[in-house]
This record gives sequence, C-alpha cells and structure tokens, in this order.
Amino acid sequence: MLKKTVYLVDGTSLCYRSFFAIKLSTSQGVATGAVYGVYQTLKKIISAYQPQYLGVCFDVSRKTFRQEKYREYKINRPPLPDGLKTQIPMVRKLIGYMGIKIVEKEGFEADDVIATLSTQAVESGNKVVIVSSDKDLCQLMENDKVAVYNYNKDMLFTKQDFKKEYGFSPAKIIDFLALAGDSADNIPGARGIGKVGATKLVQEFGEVENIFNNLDKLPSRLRSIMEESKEIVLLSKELVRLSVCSLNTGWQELEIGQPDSESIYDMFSRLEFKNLLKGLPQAPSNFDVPLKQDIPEYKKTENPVSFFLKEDKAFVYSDEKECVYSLSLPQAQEFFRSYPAKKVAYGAKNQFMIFAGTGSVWFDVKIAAYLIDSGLNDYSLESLIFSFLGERILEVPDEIKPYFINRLYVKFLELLKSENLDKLFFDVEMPLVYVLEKMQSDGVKIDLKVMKKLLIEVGKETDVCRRRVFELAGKEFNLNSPKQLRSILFEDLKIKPVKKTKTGFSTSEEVLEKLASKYPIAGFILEYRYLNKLKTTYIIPLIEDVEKNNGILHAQFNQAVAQTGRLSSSSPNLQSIPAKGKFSQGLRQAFIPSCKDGYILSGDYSQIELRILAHLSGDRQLIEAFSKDLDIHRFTAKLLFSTPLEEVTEAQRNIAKRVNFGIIYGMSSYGLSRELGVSPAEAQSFIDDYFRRYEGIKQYIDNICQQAESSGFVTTILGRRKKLADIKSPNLQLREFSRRQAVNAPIQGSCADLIKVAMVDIQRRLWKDNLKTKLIIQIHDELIFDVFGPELETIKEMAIECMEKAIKLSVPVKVNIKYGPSWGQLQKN
DNA sequence: GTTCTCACG
DNA sequence: ACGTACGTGAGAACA
Repeated sequence: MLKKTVYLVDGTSLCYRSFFAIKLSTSQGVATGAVYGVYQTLKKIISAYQPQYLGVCFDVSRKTFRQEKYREYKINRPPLPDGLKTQIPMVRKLIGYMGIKIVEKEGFEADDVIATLSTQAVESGNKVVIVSSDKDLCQLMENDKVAVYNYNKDMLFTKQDFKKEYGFSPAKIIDFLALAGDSADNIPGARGIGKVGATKLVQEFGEVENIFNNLDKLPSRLRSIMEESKEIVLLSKELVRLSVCSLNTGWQELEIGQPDSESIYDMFSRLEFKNLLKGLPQAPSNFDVPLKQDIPEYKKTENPVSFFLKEDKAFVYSDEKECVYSLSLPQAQEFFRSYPAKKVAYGAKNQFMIFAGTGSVWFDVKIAAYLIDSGLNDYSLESLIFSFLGERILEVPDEIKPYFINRLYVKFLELLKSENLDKLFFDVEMPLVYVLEKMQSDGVKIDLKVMKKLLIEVGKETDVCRRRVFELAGKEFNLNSPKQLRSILFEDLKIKPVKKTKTGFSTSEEVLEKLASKYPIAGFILEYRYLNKLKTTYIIPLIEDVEKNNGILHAQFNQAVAQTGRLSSSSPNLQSIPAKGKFSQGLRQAFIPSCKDGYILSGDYSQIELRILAHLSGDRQLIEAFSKDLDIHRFTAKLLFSTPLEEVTEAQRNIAKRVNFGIIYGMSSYGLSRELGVSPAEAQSFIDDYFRRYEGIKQYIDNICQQAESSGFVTTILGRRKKLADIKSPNLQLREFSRRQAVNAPIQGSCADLIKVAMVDIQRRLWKDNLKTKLIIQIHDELIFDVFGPELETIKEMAIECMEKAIKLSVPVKVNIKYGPSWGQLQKN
C-alpha cells in the first residue's frame, strides 16, 4: 500500500488566529477576517503540498469531559467575540465548498479529534501533518511520522526540531504543561513552577510520576512544592493529555473532493473579497455564439439590438439571429441609420458619441441594474452577469458582450416593470444619460491665469503658516503626517488630547478647533491644512487637468454610484469645489463662461430637503411654514423654544437649524449632542420637543422604519428604491445604521428625483429652442449654467420654471437664481 | 491597500 | 457597554 500524508487542521484555533490577525470587514461592517484567513491558509497548504487527504476539526461546544474533571477548565476564556461568532457558519460552509470534510465530536475538542484521526492514520502506516498553533498537539509528534505545520512561518516542525527547542521529547509536553500550567486553558500546574522550572524537571526526570517517585532527590523547596501540588499536577496532566474518541469519519474519508467554485465565488462576492475572486478558476465558458462579419439583415424591428463599442469596432446582437455581428464603425453607423430598432447598451454615456445622429440608446443595462439595486458596489458587466444571470465569467470577450447585454436587458426589463421602476427608468434616467454625456463633453471653461495667480498667492501663505507651526513646535517635521503631528502636539508639547482614533489621538479639525483658543499652534495648523488642501486637491490638479485640454475641464458625472440616487462627480470632483473660506470665491472665479460676454448662472433649490420632508410626512406645521414662505429654521426655533417668531435669537435659530439637519440624517441624541456641543440629555430634550411640535414628522419616521422592516426597502417620490439589508439585523449598530438610512434615503433620493427631472426638462428646452447656453454642473440641489449672453433672461426664467415645476409637491418649491461673470462672482438679480 | 483628514451637498 | 448623524471623492502618509 502506498504511503499517504494526511493533513489535519485545527479549525477552531485557525479561526481564532485569523480573526485577531486579520481585521477585515465588508463595506457594511460585517467582520470577514476569519473567513479570509482560513481560506488563505487552507489554500496555501493545498497549493504548497497538494495533499490528497485533508480534514478540518472543530470544537463542538464548550462542554467536554475536561470540564467534568475540572470545572475551572478554560473558564477564563472570554466568550466568542460577536464578530467571530457570525463567521463560524460561513467558514464551515466555505470549507464544504472547497471539497474538504469537517470532523467533530460532541464532548471533545478539536485537538482530541485530531489525535484520534492521527493515531488511526499512523497505525495504517501513513504520515500525518497537523496544522495548529496549539502546543498541546505536539504530544502527537512522539511518533515521528507526525509533524506539525506552522502556518505563520510556513514551516514543518518535526520531532527533531521539538527536541532541539525543548530538550525533551514531544510526548513529555504534557508533563511540561502539567507542571508549568497553561493560562490560556486555565490549566493550574504546580504553584511556583514556571516554564524554566518545568523544563528542568522534565529534562531530569521525564514524566511527572517519576518526579513523585524521586522526591528525595529534589532540593527541599522544590520537594515541598511538588508534595503540595501532587494532586493538581496529576489532574493537569489528565487535562492536557489528548483523548482518543470514536468518530463517524475515518481518515480514509478525508480525501479532498471537487471544489464548488460557483458557491465560493458567490460567497466571496458577497463578502467583497475582490482579490480572492481574481484567483478563482474561471468557469469553463461555452458561449456558442457565432461571429459574423457582414451587416445584419434583421426583419423584425420589435427586437431591440444590443451593441458594444470597442474603439473602431462595433459588436451587435439581436434575439432574431443568434449570432454576433462584428462591424467596422462606418458599417455600424450605416446599419444604425437604416435600421430603426431600439438600441440596448452597457454604459452608453461613454459610447454614444460615435453614434451621434443615429438616434438615442433606449436601454442601458448598467442604469437598469442601478435602479434595481442601488446598493451594489460593482456594476461591471461581469459582476452583473454573475449577480443576475448566475454565470461566473472573469472577463467577457468584447465580441460576446452584446449577447450578454441582451440577456441582461431581457431580465432587467421584467424586473423594472415588476418593481414599478420602468417609468423612472424610461422617463428620467435614460434621458439623463444624454444630459450627463453632454455636460461631460462640453466641459467647463477655466481661466488658467486666475488659477496660476491663486496658486502663487496660496503657496506663499501656506509656506508662512508652515514656518509658524515649525517655530511653535520647536522643530521641523512632515506637517501632512497626522502621525508625526500627533507626537509633536501630544508628546513634545504635552497638550492634553481631546479625542482618539483607532490608531491614536486625533488631530482632526474638531480637535484643533478646541485647542486653538489655548494653543496658537493649533490655529496655524488649521490654517495650513485649509491652504494646503486648496492647493493640492483643487488648484494644482485643476491646472494640470485644464492644461491638457485647451482650457476646458471635462469631469465625470456618475449615474450609478450613489446609493440614494444622487449623482456623483469625479476626475475632478466638481461637486466639492470649495464654497467657503478665504480663497474659495477666488478659486471659483476661474470657472468662467465659454463665450465672451457670457454669464455663469446658478439655480439653487431653497431648503429642498426640508420641503421634501414636509411633502413626504404631510406634517401640518411644516407644510404651513413653507406655504407662508417663512424662514424655516427660525420657525423651528419658535416651536422648540416657545418664543414668538420675531423674538427668536440667532443662537436659537442656529440650534434649530442643526436640529433640522439632524432630522434629515436620522439623528441620535449622541450625534446631535456632539453637533451642538451639549450633553446627550439636553440633545434628547431638543429631539423630544421637536417631535412633540412636529407630530407628523415623528409619525412619518416611525412609519418609514416599519415599512422598511416589512419590505426591506424604502422608496422616493418617483419610486426609486433603496434596499436595507440590515434593517432587521440582530446587530444593534447595523440595525440603527439601516434605520438612519431608511429616514435619510427617501429625502435625499427624492431630491435627486426632482433635480434629475429638471435637468432632463432643461436640456430638452435647450435643444428645442436651439439655445447656446449649456448646463455644465450639478451639485445635488443646484444647477450651474454656462450662459450665452443674449440668452440670460430666457435661461433665468426657464431654469426657475423647470426646476420649480419638475415634480409637484404639497409645498411650494423655491429656486434662487444668481449669476455673474464667473462662478466666484454670483449676484442675485 | 488602508487610514486620516477634509472638500461639497 | 458600545459607537453614532446621511451621501459622496481625493490627496498624502504609512504599512
């Protein structure tokens, strides 16, 4: 019979070690480090040693025969941490998916199971490798067919290695532990004997029984210790001795089976193990879609045509003929011009330019996926194919893409209809694709001279600030490093820290603000941070970007990113250009109209989120306040402080304003207390008063949370959905987070609905009336236009009209218009 | 790649 | 007893 090697893994110990070593969690905060670590370790063993037999052993419960012998056994072990507890079932599933068997036995620990399997395997003439970090298991190495694998050092540990390190043979580790004790398992050992003493005794006498037979050979102090501890030492030895038990599974059954890659892939994508996904073997793919070169001749125009563009090629597919056509660009343009079917695409925003003049894209599967689930963090075609079609393909070849786009489209159209998202999709989101494309390609004109002048000015001030900080600190250091700054402030200067982060004391704005009155250095650091941010995040990158593009800035407006339905902007982010602070307007002055004598015009929704809250909640007070066009924060202050409207102080109005914002964010008393700088109890009383006065809002919030719980999602005015997977989670933090999202998402998302409708309407009007003015930037509740001079009055009216009438609310919607020669010089009428 | 900090709504 | 307002993107440091 051929000699085999059987690998036996201590699953419980591996889980613990991975959990503490690997701090990893999903974007939702679910701990995943243990799963990750266990997989990596098993994978490493499998690829390094290619074992044929491998089993993972677990402790079943805390109750084992050892507790019966000694009640204190492992009693000081803290309970399983929550984050690990939730991972154990995932780990077990994963091990199963990997084709690996789990072996365990009620009343016994993983170690005992390993001992049993190891003994059996060795008896039938095989070798054993034990994977564990637990010393107890070394006793099994007495038989030199058994080795222990250390996964930290990636090394095998043999009987010889053990002897070299300890000076006695592996079987005696139990005598050693019986004497020295083991604090982790609460093995008592002999009082007054530690590792050193125990080593000496075992080296001299071997087994503990032999010590007791030769007590007369010990020095008197040791002798009395040993006499006193006899019982406890013998008990300890019993506890650390591994026990053979009867198992349902023999080592022969540990042969590794075929891994279930689909399930592993599924689990990893849910746990967001992106790098591990790449390492998984690709499913054998058999697309079976022939490729043709000629121009397709479809007969039925009711079948939409799916396409994918790649530089100078277009790949086209329709259900009518089950093949993909590979066309040159001119061929494709000719085809689209002459053939009137609806076009289906993936990520059309970045593709349709090539098809200008051949009609618009009707269905974008990426946008559809975003409406169906706005919470995904990956909308790549591959990821959608996996999530919605259940096929795992690492990289879809370009020529096959239209085939999959078509399948996704069929699926998504059904889903959009059944979830009542089709109207939002076809009337708002799809038309918006083109609006955004136009905004991106038109771009924003930047005055480089203004930028460069600003760079010099800000640069100078930054240097002055930096020098002042160094003077006050008494030395130079990297002022951009929070770590170095931390040590300067809280160690060298011995300033009392205010707040901690995960890794040490915080040096955030909030902290420095508090320190500034007492320590001038804090003020200079703040000023440095502001200036440096301006310089490195805005001025320099904008200059570089614009220099590459002839004075025009082309940013991205992303339609499938924000979970609430908002747009996001990137490369550069035009939605976070500074608006306050000394140089903000100077910076914005570089954003100028593209034509001489033009204007930059901004249309800004006034208090839109609170108006939407009034609409959604139907709160009597809030609706009335907006109907009368009152200052809403002042009005809230009146209610909170029971003061006549005209007697509300600025301070009271300010508190009310923050409370109003808090409501939109689903606030907690703690959050509000920090925002207001009062105690949580005082904050709570503000919240209580608020809800007493705005009864409808209170009811609405209770309602929406209940709705979220029963359906698992919340919706906006136009039916946009936000899924809330954790709304019923047993984890309090996750649950409360979901509740806050449940309150906020309908408000933020409805606001997005509103402005998106306005954008679509506005762009239609611009096209229809042949206007030269361009919509250039959207900042959530504000639209920025590059106005052609003669069109100023038209645009003013049109912006107000389209924005205010986008969606009819039960309160008036108000838009403020400002305009000027640059973004930094806007004036009201 | 993660952490900290900070810009915007 | 914990960690807390909601939604984004970006630069720099540090491992």
